[in-house]
Amino acid sequence: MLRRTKKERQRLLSETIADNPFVTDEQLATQFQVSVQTIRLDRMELAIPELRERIKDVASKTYENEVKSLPIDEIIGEIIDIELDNRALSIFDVKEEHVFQRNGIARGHHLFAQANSLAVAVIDDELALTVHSNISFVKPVRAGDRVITKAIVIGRDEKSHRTKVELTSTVNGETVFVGEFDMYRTKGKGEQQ
Amino acid sequence: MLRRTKKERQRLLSETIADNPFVTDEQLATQFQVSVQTIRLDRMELAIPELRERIKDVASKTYENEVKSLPIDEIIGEIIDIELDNRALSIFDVKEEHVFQRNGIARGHHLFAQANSLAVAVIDDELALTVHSNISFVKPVRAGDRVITKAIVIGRDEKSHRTKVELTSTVNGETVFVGEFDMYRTKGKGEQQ
DNA sequence: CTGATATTAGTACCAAGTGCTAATAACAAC
DNA sequence: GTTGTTATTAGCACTTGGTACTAATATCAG
Repeated sequence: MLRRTKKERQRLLSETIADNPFVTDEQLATQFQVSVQTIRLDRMELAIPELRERIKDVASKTYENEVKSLPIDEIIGEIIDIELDNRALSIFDVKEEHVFQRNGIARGHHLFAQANSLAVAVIDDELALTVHSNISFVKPVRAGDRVITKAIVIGRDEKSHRTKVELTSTVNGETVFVGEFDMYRTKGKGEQQ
Repeated sequence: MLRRTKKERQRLLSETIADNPFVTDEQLATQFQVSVQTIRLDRMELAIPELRERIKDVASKTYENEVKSLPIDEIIGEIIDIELDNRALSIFDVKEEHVFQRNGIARGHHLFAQANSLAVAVIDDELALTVHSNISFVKPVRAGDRVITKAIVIGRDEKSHRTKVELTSTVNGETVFVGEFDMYRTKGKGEQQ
């Protein structure tokens, strides 16, 4: 018989390629001590695609699943109305890249990012930082939803430089997210340039 | 002048390829209405490798990541240790794009995103959603900082399908962020396949 | 108008294949 | 031994998406 039976070689071949899809037919031929042609016949029988197709498959799979991290922009969502130190409104359209593939529900941090950005924006100061926040994800948000977030400044303490902002996000009038944000600002009232 | 300046075209070319590394020179040539040769000169000047190399890069990056069975694809920051339903650790390197230009301090939502991703990952379930969270930004984080975030599962209620996770982020041993996350999961104990 | 820069064209070549035909090899059955 | 069958190897043309290189042409700026 042969070095190994054809069956045995093909079994190992499948394994080897599954283990490392980056191997060429030539490397496989050397490894199994057969000709490149034999490896190709084997791949055909086993319906294993060529190296480049295998690599492309690996790449596209991971590419589809790759998380598009939060955008770099100052604001997440588009601010459509603002009244400094009082109230603000922004819109954020949820797209496919913002949701879990598994269940199509938006990742919490995108909703948080919209709220947080708006909380920062509504503060009339050069420097505004989120110090503390208490948030609730009330209802799942899905791709295609248009999230409207409203920020209302509800309190301000000059001594501690803190401002409290209430955030509410809705989709079609239904509340999906609420949060209370404690913001720190550098300047007190009247100190502004 | 030209359709667009060379500079502008090259800027868009970089963007296009970064956005979709699977594009061929020919497709790019059509898109930018120039010859394939021009695209190749552009790629050379910009040191952008050819299609196959780009695809191989994408594929090998994810392939080298041994933790491929974990839901690593849904994470912001890199998970370096995980013990499902118990604890997890991730690293996130803060870059220029994560901070306010004004003051160089990291935007809160990036820290939240890392914590939130980790809270979702530590839950051993198909579906885990953040329901509520109470967070504090203890100390400003800056570009160049390496944020190490630790998630510890501190409680679980089977009836309400809730799991409480405590998150702590540190930079050089100093706490910069703490949070308590209430997570919702579909399956109770023992229901897992 | 002259140079410099940008663009296009064309050629040879490469890797890692596919698709095809044809020649051997190996082994079993008669 | 001869025949049949399956397995293996060889060789050639062709494909994709390039590289490397040379040469011609276009475009613009001073």
